This record gives sequence, structure tokens and C-alpha cells, in this order.
Amino acid sequence: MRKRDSAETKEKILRTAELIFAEKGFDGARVDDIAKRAGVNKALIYYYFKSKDEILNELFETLMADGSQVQNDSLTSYPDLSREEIFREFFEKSLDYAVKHRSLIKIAFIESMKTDSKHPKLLERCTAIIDKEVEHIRKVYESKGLAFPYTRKDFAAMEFFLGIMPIFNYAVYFDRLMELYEMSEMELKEQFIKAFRMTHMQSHQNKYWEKL
Amino acid sequence: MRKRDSAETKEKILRTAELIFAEKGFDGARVDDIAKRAGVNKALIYYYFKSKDEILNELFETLMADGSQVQNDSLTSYPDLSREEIFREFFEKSLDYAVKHRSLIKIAFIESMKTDSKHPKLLERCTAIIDKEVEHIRKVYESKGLAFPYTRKDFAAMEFFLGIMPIFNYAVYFDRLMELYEMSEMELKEQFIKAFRMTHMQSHQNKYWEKL
Amino acid sequence: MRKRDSAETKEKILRTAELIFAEKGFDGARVDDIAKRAGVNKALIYYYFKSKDEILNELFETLMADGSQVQNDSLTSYPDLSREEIFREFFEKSLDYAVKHRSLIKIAFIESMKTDSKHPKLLERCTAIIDKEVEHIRKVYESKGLAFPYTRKDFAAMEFFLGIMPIFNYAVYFDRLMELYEMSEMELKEQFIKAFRMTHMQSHQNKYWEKL
Amino acid sequence: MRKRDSAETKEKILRTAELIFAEKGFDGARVDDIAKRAGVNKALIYYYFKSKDEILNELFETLMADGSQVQNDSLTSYPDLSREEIFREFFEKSLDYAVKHRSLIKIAFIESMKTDSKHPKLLERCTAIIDKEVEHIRKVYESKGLAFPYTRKDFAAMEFFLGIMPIFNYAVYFDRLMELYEMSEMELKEQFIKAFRMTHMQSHQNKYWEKL
DNA sequence: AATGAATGAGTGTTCATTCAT
DNA sequence: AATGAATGAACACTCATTCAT
Repeated sequence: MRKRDSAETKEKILRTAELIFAEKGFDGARVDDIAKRAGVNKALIYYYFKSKDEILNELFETLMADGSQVQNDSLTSYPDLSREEIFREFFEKSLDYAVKHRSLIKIAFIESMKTDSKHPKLLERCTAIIDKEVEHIRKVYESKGLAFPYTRKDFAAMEFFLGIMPIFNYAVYFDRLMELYEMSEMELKEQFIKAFRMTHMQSHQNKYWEKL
Repeated sequence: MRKRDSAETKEKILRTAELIFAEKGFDGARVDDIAKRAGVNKALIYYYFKSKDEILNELFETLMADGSQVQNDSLTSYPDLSREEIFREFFEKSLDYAVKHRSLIKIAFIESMKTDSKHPKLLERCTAIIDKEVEHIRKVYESKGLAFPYTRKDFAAMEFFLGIMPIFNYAVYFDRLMELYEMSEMELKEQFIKAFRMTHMQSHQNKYWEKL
Repeated sequence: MRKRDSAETKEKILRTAELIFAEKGFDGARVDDIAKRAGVNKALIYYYFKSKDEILNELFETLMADGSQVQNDSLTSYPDLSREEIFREFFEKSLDYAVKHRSLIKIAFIESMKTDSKHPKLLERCTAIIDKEVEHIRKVYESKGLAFPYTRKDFAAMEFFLGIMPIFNYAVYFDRLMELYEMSEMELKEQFIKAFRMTHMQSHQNKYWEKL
Repeated sequence: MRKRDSAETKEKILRTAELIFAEKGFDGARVDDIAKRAGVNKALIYYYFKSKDEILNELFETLMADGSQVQNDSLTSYPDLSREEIFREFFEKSLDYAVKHRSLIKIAFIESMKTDSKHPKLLERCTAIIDKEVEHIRKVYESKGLAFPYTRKDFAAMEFFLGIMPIFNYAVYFDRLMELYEMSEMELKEQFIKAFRMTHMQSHQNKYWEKL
């Protein structure tokens, strides 16, 4: 038994759990396996975490915290940029965030899909993002003295299925697609950005801003 | 003990399993629960299926078979339609198929996301669909005596993340989104189709066909 | 479903059960397997037999009945033979009987070995045989006006371990030994008889009859 | 929860399993019962052993190891003894070994009798013992410049059915016979040795060595 | 902080047996 | 006489979790 730093050990457990949850899903993952692969005693996991569930919760918390930060950073920190530039900024930050946390996003995605889900955080986050975006656009309209001609529903499908979800899907299938299509990280990223620009971003210009 | 028709009982088990798998995920689902909810004795499940795994396999088999059929029907049965019409036909058929089988697609989706997945069928199917589409377009080029200027890679991101995946995501989050945004089935469907047309379908015209 | 004669079907079940019990032991045998291999419906077995146990009981009953008969035949039917001849007669009859019923003897043997045995019939039979033999010898002594100088105990080890058991062991390992030593049925039988004569039979002459 | 020594607990499980296997046979034994009688939690059994099968294997391994040792000890460690003395030495050591391990021998015996046996170790061991004995005798012949007039087959029946098997049978029915004939351990042992000397040992002198 | 041992409540699966026809 | 379907009670084995040190 090597004496590690306490925080280091806890981090090691979290990182290992993240990997194994992504490999097998939360229900398919075994605490034994996490312990074995993290190189720690199983009981030690219960010294740091109350339960298997709590490992997941802690993982999700940082994921969510980081996510919020990306959104706040992007939409508030660049007052000089045009709205198109802000949007691109947000998109690329989100993309990086998603790829970086792809294991966790995979887990969150899986959990969010279950009808009985105890962890619908991903969905909540998505609607929160969309609401914030809608709010943002509404304000632009209002700042120009124009009536806002849309409702939440008008954005739902477009933003959810063709805005946010593609980014999450990108993160989730990132590794597998590189392998399947023999593409480098760079290639895949470029192709995805190109496709996203041609579709979702294009639509933003055509639609929401057309009357501005 | 009531004596049901054999096929009926087996079907009942399959339908119940489908629901519970979609609710809890395959690993989270309990054979006991399936039995209880299907109103059959647990041992009877093992009379019809060799194992829990085999229930899933059988479910996937019909899902895949139905999926292939949709694709074949759409792309081959309408020789008189224009390519845009064929594409729309295929899209709408796919949408209906996805919604109809949304429980199963949810399960397949979840399983396909796991890094260690034993059931990457969904992914295999996606790449197969894309390959078929690429092939289709290539033939159109050739039939006009033109060189085909693209490779598989050029379609990968666009078709996968902004073509097929949105449809699967739509199926998966169908019920939840209706609830969240208080939309009817019709409303959601229309919104999705509108969004899809403005993005993915639009891109088809702009890009792949531009040189024709 | 072929309509067989009722007795024929029952016999088929018994013969198949005998084989499978010998292969896997009673506890290791599955009623399903008996049904499958006998080519009958599993429920039909319960039409003819009250339970798996009863199949065994019925098998044992005929085994025991046949066994008694061998003994009675040998020891009573040849009034003209010398005692050595009678003994040889009994031995050879027993040998044939044991080989013929070797599957069943295997089963009975196995069951008799278990400390908790519910079927110690083989043991009971052995002691009965020994007792009968002792009685027989005692009568010879008495008929000659001699005192019988032995007790049951004096015969126990010799008759049990070096008289009866070798015959049962012979039956049980008959097939396996032929295979292991590449001997024909005849060869093995001859070797066994020779060995048995040189040991157990020899002892009879040396010992029990010496004072006669 | 009392905390025992690890080796002690494992040993307790092994000893209890041995008893219960001997009582009910391997297939008839229940892991639940082993746990209950050993006074340990059922899951603890699986902490020490991979499966019920592995318990049996581990039991057999020590049985076989001990068995080999007896044989090697007897046949090699007494260079000063005559061959008759060596043989007696081996016989008595074997007898003690068999009685000491009678539970395990019972189990091995049962398993070896099944036609489909997964554990024919007992048989393998028997033939190995016989082969070693034959080899031993052959060497004596050769050392005297005499041709060895026998083959393996000539020993098979005698040694197997009237040499080794009686010893195993003795172990297996030891307790039951003491009870049935109301004999003490000593009495039974003496009777058995006497019978064995009068038969098998006698035969050795008459036969194999006669030409020496 | 760390560990090997221990546990209760499951968890998928099997099996002898019975029912309805 | 015969069968496919159905069942309850086990069964071997697993797993998250806790204890004692």
C-alpha cells in the first residue's frame, strides 16, 4: 500500500469510475472493477464516497459546473463581438468542452435516455441552454424596439435536435467515428464544424435574425 | 393458470421487456420485473428465451430487420420520383419508423454508446445507411458522365451527426420533449421536420448536388 | 407423437433414466434430458411415475428382485453339486447378473456411498447375502454334528470387501477398464475370474472349510 | 461479525464442504448448506472459491497430493526392507491414508463411477499405482537377469479389483460397517487386514514371485 | 488513510412438477 | 395416452456495502 495524497487518491477513483461507467454504463459497472483498476482497496472507495451513486453524482456535478461556466463565459465575456461571432465562440467552446468531457457526457447521455431516469440532468441542461439562448435573442429584439415574434416552442426542435444534440453526439461518438472512418481528430473536427455551419448556423441567419 | 396462445405470450414478454429495458437500461432491468409486469411466471421467460441477453437480441433483430426494410422500400420502390422526393420519402418513412420503435431505439442507442459495447448494431446500421447514400449519389454523378468529387469522409460528419443522429435523437426524446415543451405529437413532428428541412435537407441541395 | 404401446413407453423411460442416472448420478440427471432422450414428452414421465424418485425406486425394485432370484436359484436349485461347485455357480451367476445390470448397480452403488443415503439398498443386500452365506455354512457344520466356530463378524470383512464388493466393482468399472487396458469383454472376465479364484475362493477353502 | 483468520475460515469451508459432499454427493450438496453449517456467510464462500466446482477441485488436489506422497514414501524410503515388508508397509500406509481421507475418497469414488464423469481422478490414480507396481516387479525380475513374463493386462484385474479397490471400499464403508456389524475401529481393521493378507497378499507370493 | 474479511439482499437461471387440453 | 405451456421453490452466484483492525 503506497501512501498517496488524499486528494490524489480520490481523484484517481473518480477518473477510473468515469472510464468504467463510460465503458459499461453505470449499472453495468462494478465497484470491484473500479477499485481494481484504480489500484485501491474497495473499502477505500466507501471511505471517500457514500455510495456508488455518489461517485456518479460527484462526477456529474463537476461536469455541470464546467458546463455552466462555458456558457456564461461565452455569452457574457465578449461584449465587443458581433452576435455571429459570439455564437461561434460559444459553439467552439462547447465543442471543446464536450470532447474533453466525452466520457462523462456519454454517461450523462445514457442516463438521460432512460425513461425512468434518475439523472435527467443532461436534458435539464439542454433546455436551460435553449431558454438562455431564446432569452438572449429576445433581448436583442427588444433592444431594437421590435416585438419578439417567437415562442419557446419555435426553437425547441431546431435548437435541441440540430443544435445541442449534434454536439453531444459528436462527443459521444468521437472516438468510434475516427476509427470507423479512419479520420484524425483534426479531420473529424473540421468536417463536423463545416457540417454544423452549413446547417444549424446557417439556419440561425436565415431564420431568427431575418427580420432584424 | 390460464392457458394463452404461445406466440401471444412470447410477444407479451418481448413487449414488456422492451418497455422495461427502455425505462432502466438493459443492465438496470430485472427479469423479475419483466415477469411481474408481463403477468407471467419468471420461469416461463426462460421457457421462451435462453437468457436475458437473448431477449435483447431478439428485440434487436426485428428492429434491424424492420430498419433495413424501410431503407430498401424507400430507395428502390419509387422510380418515378425525383431525387429530392425520394429523399423526403426516405426521411419521413425513417421518422415514422424511429418514432414507432422509439423504445427499442432508445435501448440500442444506449448500448451503442458504451465504449465496451456488445451491441454496436446502431452504429453499424448508421454507417451502412450512409454508405448506401453515398453510393446512390455517386451513381447519379456517374450516370451523368461526371467524376464523383467526394470521398466517404466528406459525408461522415454531415450525414451522421446532422442527418441520421437527429432522427434517432428525435425518437429517443420524443415523449420527454413533448412533455417539457407542452407540445402535441403533431406540433413536435412539424417543428422537427421544419428544422430538418432548413438544415440537413438544405445542405444536400447546396452541397452534394451543386455541381450537377 | 407416435402412439406406442403403453408398457413399451414406460419401459423406454425406465431404460433411458437408467442410462442417464448412470452417466450423471441421480442428482445430476435432469428429467428434461430423460424425456428428450427417450423421445417422450416430459409430462408423460409424470403420467407414468409419481416423481423422479419413483423412477429410481422402480428401477431399484427390479434390480433387487432379480438379485434375490439369482441368489435363490444358485443356492437352492442344484442339490447335486458339491459346495465348491455351488459356490462357483453362484459366483458366476452373480457376475453375469452384475454385468448385465451394471448401469443400475452403478447408481445403487453411488447412492449407497452417500453418508445421508436414502437408498442404502445395496448395503442391505450385501449384508443379507453374507448372512445367508454364513447361515448356509453354519448348516453344513451342524449337519456334520460340528459346532460352528465363527460369528458374523468373522465373515464381515472377508465377504464384504473381498467377496461381494469386487463383483460390484467389476460391474461398475467394467467398461472403463476394458477401455483403459484395451481388453476384450472375455479377457477381462477371465482375468477377473482367475484373480477372484486365487484370492477369495481360495480363502474359502483354506479357512471356513478347513475344519470340516 | 467476528473476524477470523483467513486461512482458518477457508479451511473451515473446505472441511464442511467435504462433509456435506460426502453426505449428499456433489450434485446433491447445497452451497447454502455448506455456508450455514460452516457458520459463514454464503458470499464468503465465493470470496474464497470461484465456484462450487472449485471447492471440489481444491479438495481433490490435496487428496491426490497426499496420495502420491504415501506411494512415494512407501516404495522408496525403505531400502533395507524385503519386498514383502515393503508391500506391507505400503498397504498399511495406504489403509491409514484411505481411512483418514474417507470422506474425500467417498466423493472421488462417487464421481469416478459416473459414466460421464468430470472427475475420473480416482481411476487415473489407480492405474498409475498399478503401473508403478508392475514396473517395480519388472525391475526385480530384470535385476535377477530374468525375463519378465507378464504384461500390464495380467495385473489389471487382480490389482484393481482385489488390491486397490478393496482398500477404497474399506474407507468408504468404514463407518457403516462398524455400525452394521457392531465392530470397533480396531476390530474392523484387523479383520480387513487378515482378509486382505489371506487373499491379495497371498496371491502376490503365489503368483508374481513364484518364478523368482 | 487503508485493507482483508464479511454480509444481506438480490439476480439470472434451473428444475421437478403440474395444468389444461 | 400425450403434449405444450405454466409454475413455485430452489439454486449457484453477484454485488454494493460495512466491519474490524
